Amino acid sequence: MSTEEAAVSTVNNFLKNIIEEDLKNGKHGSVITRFPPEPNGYLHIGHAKSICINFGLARDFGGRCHLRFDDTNPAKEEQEYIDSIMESVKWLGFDWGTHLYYASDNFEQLYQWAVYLIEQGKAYVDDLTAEQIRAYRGTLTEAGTESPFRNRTVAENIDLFARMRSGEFPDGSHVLRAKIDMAAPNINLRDPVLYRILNAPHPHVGDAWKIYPMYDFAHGQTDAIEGITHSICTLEFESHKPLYEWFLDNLPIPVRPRQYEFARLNLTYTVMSKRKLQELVQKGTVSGWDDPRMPTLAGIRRRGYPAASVRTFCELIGVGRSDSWIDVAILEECVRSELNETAPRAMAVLRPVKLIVDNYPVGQVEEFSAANHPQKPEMGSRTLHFSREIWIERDDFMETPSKGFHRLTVGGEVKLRGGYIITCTGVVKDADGVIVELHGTYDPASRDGIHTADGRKVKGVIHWVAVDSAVSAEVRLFDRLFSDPNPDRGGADYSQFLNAASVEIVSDAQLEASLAHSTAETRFQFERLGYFYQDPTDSRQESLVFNRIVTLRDAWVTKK
RNA sequence: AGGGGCGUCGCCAAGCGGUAAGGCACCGGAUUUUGAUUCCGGCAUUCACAGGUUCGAUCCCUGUCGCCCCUGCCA
Repeated sequence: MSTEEAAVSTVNNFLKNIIEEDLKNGKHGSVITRFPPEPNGYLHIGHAKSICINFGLARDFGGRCHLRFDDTNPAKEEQEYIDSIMESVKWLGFDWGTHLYYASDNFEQLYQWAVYLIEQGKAYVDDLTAEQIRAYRGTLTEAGTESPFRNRTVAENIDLFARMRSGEFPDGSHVLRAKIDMAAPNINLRDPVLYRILNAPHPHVGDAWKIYPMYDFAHGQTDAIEGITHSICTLEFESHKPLYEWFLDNLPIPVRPRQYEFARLNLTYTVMSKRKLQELVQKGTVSGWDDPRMPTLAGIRRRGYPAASVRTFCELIGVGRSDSWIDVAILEECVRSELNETAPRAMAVLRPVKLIVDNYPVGQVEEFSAANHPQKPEMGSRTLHFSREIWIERDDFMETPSKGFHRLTVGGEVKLRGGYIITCTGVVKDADGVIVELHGTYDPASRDGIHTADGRKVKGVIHWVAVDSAVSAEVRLFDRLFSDPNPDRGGADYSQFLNAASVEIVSDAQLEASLAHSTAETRFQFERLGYFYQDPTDSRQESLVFNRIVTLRDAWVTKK
């Protein structure tokens, strides 16, 4: 399981207060929560919030958290999703130990409870079509009407339900419904469907069943079976709570899990619904569920976000009940602060232009030692090569500098990070006026600081890579998938807000030699550019591919 | 009057009758061989609005306004 330690949280929220109270007054001896995904898609950052809440609460109060697949609808569920979900939860740093469960493991018990309800006269088999059931349900402001099949005898219901189970009827021909109240103001209580016929193989229980319980009939009871004390879900399930409790009240179940709801995570510049994410995948807008631009945990992981930064984010945003939109910038800030501490520094030139140091001896190579982290000597150092020709960033030179620009200009000087101070002496352009190379001279006495021989202080420091030992690589510069902060807003077609520049492939970046044999899992800070991570699926020793995780903050860009 | 929920700084969010925490963002300034990091300082006389109770209300009551969820044989 994961080796990462999720730290105990110290921030307060209403769920903690409830649990603290329940523990203090003896309502519960310990806390048991659960994370109950349906395996019908990949987990996303919104699920991370739920995972952190559920596993976090269990951790903070010395209880436990179950991983439970809410697999009651085989029409949408697949083993691929089950696998990916377990992967993602583990990656996030949480451990369910031996407590892996499937709602489908309880199908026999659930069936018996359904029979019990029938025997009590509290459930009946309905022959109405789906459309008829909808029409009979009424509207938000008008009561529904009772099904003509509502008053079948217990014996008839038992018989019909057994035959539904045995596969005697086609899909959609019958359902089992609870007999509650067709006039209930809460529509969920208007004789909700308990079971439907589905002749579909199930990823976990195979073809054992022809009928499957609905979420409402499975969730609370499964919570009870597992001994869940606090069943935490998102706000949209709040109107289901009376039903959740109705089943617990009307079935011979001794324990009482309690449902609590919190506001789901909304993040700016992305979409979060499984349907939309699936659409992005199916339409080929992104390369897959794990496309590094996706808000899925698989995508975030592939992009290079450290799991710890996602946990920090979930901790930081808190838990409440009001609809909220969190700015992705906060997530990005969590990533930066984690990586600033942990990422070794290196140099890479994304858009190289050659700088020839005319007064440096042809063929000479020097080796400089450079710290892997400016504030952490314990992270060691690596060797940099310097020679007559070096690559520098095209953006770090301006022929006619804008106000405040303090990098290279003709006649100006700049410090090469970890190297010499360089003075630019000339520009060579091709017929189209495009700069093909720069010329300059170096000051041999300037290795140790940013002060020139005559005591002046050089303002600009730029990154560079020696041409001879440089390693060429592909670098993928990812940006936000959408250009609008709320691509979902107003039911508009979110695809119109896709950011056309959400990925830029730089095919010939030049990296410092030390990166050639770097560990694939290491996240680097390419100085002055951002944090980068070898793409886990496409990068090869002989053809490196780096993903940009996130840029560095840039006060210069912000100011401009 | 269908039912349920929510409204505290630009974005989140503590607070639970005793006189507005914190984070992010933003604005200053210092340090810095990353225009990074770090560090200091600033940033709600006010808690959707209007009444009421109280010595005292963001917290209690009433009303108004705004937003979200619910009419799947999805979860």
